[in-house]
Amino acid sequence: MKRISPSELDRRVGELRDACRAEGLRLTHQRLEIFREVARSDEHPDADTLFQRVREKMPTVSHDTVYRTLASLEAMGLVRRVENISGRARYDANTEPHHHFVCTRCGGIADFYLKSAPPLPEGIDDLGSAESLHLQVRGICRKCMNQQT
Amino acid sequence: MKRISPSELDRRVGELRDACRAEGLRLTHQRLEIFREVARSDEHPDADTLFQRVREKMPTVSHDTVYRTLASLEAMGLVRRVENISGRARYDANTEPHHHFVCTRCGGIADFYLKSAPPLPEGIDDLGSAESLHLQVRGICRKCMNQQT
DNA sequence: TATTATATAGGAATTAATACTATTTAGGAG
DNA sequence: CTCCTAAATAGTATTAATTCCTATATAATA
Repeated sequence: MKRISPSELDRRVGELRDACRAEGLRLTHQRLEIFREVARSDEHPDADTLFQRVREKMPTVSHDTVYRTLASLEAMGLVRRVENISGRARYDANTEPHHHFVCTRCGGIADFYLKSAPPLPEGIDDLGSAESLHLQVRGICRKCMNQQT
Repeated sequence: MKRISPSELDRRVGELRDACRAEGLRLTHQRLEIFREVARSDEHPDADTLFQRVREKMPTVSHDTVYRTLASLEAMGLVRRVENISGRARYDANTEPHHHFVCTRCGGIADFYLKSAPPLPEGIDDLGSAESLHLQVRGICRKCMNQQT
């Protein structure tokens, strides 16, 4: 898990500010805190984790707000929902094109980057118009490998 | 959506038979019917769709049985759970290595194949030991493109 | 055919996520 | 700075997907 640098975090918060203005959405404390909490690390937290953490600073924040806010952040393209194998959706504030290594033991998600997009078969256009490409590598992460019983 | 050929379906059912024997699991009517229903097409149905369809033949089958059976089929490697963006898990009885085109409008899932696995960055080993690779292309499928308002 | 451990049916419980509504508040106008 | 108003929130209720529980049924072996 990597803490995002303060300057990068500021940049991301600036994007939130701009996007809200562009969309005519209010920059509420809740929106700001929830976004900061997703954007402050690369750990891809789930909604409940975010709820718990934001609650420490804003004890009255509700589940509804967390979910609603994440949905609006996703609509603005500031956050990506990472579909995971089981259970809860997780969120990613890294807007660079990247992919995920998912640990099947602990559920941890790590980012990685490809030099170039993988070549798709010609027939792909027959299926429809492709918009995005999501690559997930599953396995056992370093940490779990070292903790093996 | 493609109907699987009778011979291929028979082959798949044979695999179920063998796998159950190998694992010491009983080949119940429920298991057989649920598996046949997943394996009979490439439409990647969700658990409730399977429940409805199996119910037509076996009016007393329960949700629990469908979910439990799908989990055991998955554990035996006869079925793969396809993680989807939102909502329900979907199931895939195609055991060939392949990938998915997911329509973001209708939720349809189509299989496609790569000639060779996409090259992963060298750094991937630092993250952990990779076991499987899942590529998902998202976009609008042919059918939805043609139905556009 | 009898035996027995596994699997099932049916319903209850859990969990993630969404909906509802009275109240609050961000942000612009004056 | 204060007022105003539409948008957002808190708190709660509800829905939807999945899992859990237990008495009964049954596949597979003897």
